[in-house]
Amino acid sequence: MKKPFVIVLQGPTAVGKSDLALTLAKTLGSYIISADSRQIYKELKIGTARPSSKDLEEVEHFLIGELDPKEIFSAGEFARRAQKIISQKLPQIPIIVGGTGFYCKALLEGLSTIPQISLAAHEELNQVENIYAKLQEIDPELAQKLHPHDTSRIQRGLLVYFSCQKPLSSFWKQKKEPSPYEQFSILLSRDRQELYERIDSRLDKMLSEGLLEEIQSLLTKGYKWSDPGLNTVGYKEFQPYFQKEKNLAECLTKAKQDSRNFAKRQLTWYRKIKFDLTLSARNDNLPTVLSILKSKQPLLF
RNA sequence: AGGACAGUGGCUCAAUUGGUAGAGCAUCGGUCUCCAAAACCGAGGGUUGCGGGUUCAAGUCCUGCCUGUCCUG
Repeated sequence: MKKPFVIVLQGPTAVGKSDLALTLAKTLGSYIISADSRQIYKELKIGTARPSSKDLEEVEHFLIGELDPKEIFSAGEFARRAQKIISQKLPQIPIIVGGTGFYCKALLEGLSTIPQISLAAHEELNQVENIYAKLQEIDPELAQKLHPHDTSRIQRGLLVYFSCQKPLSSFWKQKKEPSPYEQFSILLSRDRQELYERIDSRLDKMLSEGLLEEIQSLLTKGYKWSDPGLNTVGYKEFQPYFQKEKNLAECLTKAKQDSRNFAKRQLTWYRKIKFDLTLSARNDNLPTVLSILKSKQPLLF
């Protein structure tokens, strides 16, 4: 059986992915799956640069605004949901668009099947005094790969072990199934300085479009700064403003800074990934994409 | 105009009684199998405003100039 075909469009924040995805989807009659760890949340619209309601109407979008900002999401959960959508929409071709590289990887390459973390494991974790030492004891292979300060991954390793008594690294050795999709992957790039400028001006724009009101409404609804949804670049920087510890200008500067740093991390991630096509966002890329797609997938046309 | 204080990497600041400069942030690079817009690691960068003097040795003392801030008039 032939593997389903997917188009993947990745790139750093504010590079202009949505625009290209939208025109592409319209031309191909495709739909869009957002691979964005923040657009998945309800209520986060302005700060996550969610596509406009007009855009959402014109092209069918998935995995946007589906989760309560209190809920924890994950790469695995993203992959499961996306897989389900893709198979249901067959033979239609999805355009997977997003800046969360890890989510795309989870979908395209799969993750090892690791048992669910039990509640007891969390309790056991709380008893551990020196988590890195404990990890060295139960999963030396993983411990060797991790820096002693990398608490998130150390804890993850311990939680897996406490849940199933097997080291996390042992799961990586099980052979993963080959990718279930035939993919055409595109990286949208842009000159660094230009990207940084776009990020800065986009934050100014978000503010004038009512970002503060959006945050205020979240707070009024009872969401807390510690909720996953609010732990987002472009939101969390304004906490000191709402708590009257800093003025707006300072928070805005920090938000821009954090966004630029975020973009830089994304670029580092993309650097080691092989893409079928790398496009400069300054050009009109639709014709290029279409002609290459045509040669790869004549059936599309 | 007079007086006071300050002038150290892109920014904010450190440097015991003079012993030839450190940090945070930024910048750049990197890690990455389920909280990833997260979490974490590394690197480069300063002839200490300019000139002169004292000293074995000056960011640190003396002196002239320049620049900035504040006070007085």
